[in-house]
Amino acid sequence: MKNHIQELRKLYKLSQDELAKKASVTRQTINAIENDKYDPSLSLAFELASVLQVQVQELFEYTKKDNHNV
Amino acid sequence: MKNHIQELRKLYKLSQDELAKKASVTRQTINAIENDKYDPSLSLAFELASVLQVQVQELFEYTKKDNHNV
DNA sequence: TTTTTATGTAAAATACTTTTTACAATATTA
DNA sequence: TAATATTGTAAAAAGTATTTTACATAAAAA
Repeated sequence: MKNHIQELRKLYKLSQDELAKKASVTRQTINAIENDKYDPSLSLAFELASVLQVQVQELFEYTKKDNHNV
Repeated sequence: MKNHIQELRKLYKLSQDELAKKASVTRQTINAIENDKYDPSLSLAFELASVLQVQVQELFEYTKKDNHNV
């Protein structure tokens, strides 16, 4: 899963901490997601998309897991 | 978070187990999500949207978190 | 009616997400 | 340069998602 959070955050000239506060999480959470430590929960993904004024699928790019059984 | 999984699953005449297999999860996971026991992870949300041929934000309706303890 | 399929549910285990606290390194500003 | 703001990181704890196994019930099909 790739995301465009840092890119959009910088577009709005927000620090990780400012974005975190707008999304009601800690700056460590934003930092971890920007640095691909883990993916956000679905509701945080929606919240971030809302704050950054994009659709969820514009903020995140899903790269399919290889389904060797389908 | 509301979702339209059951509605779309039935449209395609899939059982929970069939949808589960297409999304590479167990039928208990599909059942729990349909019955609002918890929300899927972001990547499962994308996978389900892909299988059900809709955009993530069409499959899920984000209702701002109710912070029951704030 | 009997068999099979589909759904609901539950507990334990494992994995993942988020918070809290804390320290270090970098970048920016005074 | 010195002070401040920003970012990276880490460990422990708490919360959430998913699997596995298992049983019960309901619905559909034979």
